[in-house]
Amino acid sequence: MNYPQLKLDAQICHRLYMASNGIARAYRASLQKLDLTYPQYVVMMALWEKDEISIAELLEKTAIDGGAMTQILKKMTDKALLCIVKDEKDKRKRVVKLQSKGHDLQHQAATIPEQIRCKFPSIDEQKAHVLIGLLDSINGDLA
Amino acid sequence: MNYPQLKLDAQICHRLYMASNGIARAYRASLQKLDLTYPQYVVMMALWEKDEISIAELLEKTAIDGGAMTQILKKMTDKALLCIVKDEKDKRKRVVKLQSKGHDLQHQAATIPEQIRCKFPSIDEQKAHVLIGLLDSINGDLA
DNA sequence: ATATTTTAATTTGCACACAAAGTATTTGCA
DNA sequence: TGCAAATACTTTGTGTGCAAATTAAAATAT
Repeated sequence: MNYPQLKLDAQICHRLYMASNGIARAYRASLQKLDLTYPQYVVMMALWEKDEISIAELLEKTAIDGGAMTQILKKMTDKALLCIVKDEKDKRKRVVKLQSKGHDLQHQAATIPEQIRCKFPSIDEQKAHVLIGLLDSINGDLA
Repeated sequence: MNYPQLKLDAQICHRLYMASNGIARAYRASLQKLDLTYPQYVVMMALWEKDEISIAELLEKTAIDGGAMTQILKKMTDKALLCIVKDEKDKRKRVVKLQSKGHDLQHQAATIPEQIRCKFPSIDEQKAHVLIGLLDSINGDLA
């Protein structure tokens, strides 16, 4: 190995890749019970925080890709979790609105964060705090 | 918001999701010059470290999905970066072997880690060390 | 007021991640 | 020896991330 900087072991990105995929996998069992995928869960969390927002605002809060969002919202509409209505003031915009089924799902989802936390015993509250700070730095550099 | 634990802002997973996607995006421009995608780059790094390994060993080192690996190796074979030969001792196994074009690419790839590091000015060496430790903890919990 | 640019969202095509099912081949056990 | 279980890999179908092209409407400029 002439280039030690190319060792897989030296790559933060690869650890992040594994961690991100692994955590998404860790969520899968819990989310399957709610018939949600991980990005769909992210959309739900955004809407539980603030309902009736435009697709643009939803894209900004979730950091989900615009092209993917169209498909994701279509599936969630089919599942009657939400509906999409035209904005009469600006006909380019469309507003995403929770349906009753989407509202109700929040109660079932409330236990998910704790379920996931249990799968990561080595991350205590202090480490979580440090990790959040570091990830915010990375995401800040990306902005 | 009756469930503060469901706030997007409280989710480590969402930060990790954004960071992982963002870093992959940060690599894209550099990798495009080598005609590689990010997972293909990971495969190359694994092979530069140790050539002529079985697909199973490659899967273990890269943490890439098995189903995806078949497709990825097919594309890399088409690009003459590597070839796949049967293992005569165990006919279930197949061995992945770099071709000359794959070997040569290492020289061009050598500058990539530094190119990427420049895009993350807020992550100094000490923070990188801490982050690596935390990600290893997460990945350890997942194992 | 019309033309240009910008914004909001969708569409398309490609590459992956994943689960589940399928195909060989080998191992291990009765 | 023969047969079930394990191993190595491929295939298939769904969901997503992304870039680039497209459509439609609003904002801005001339």
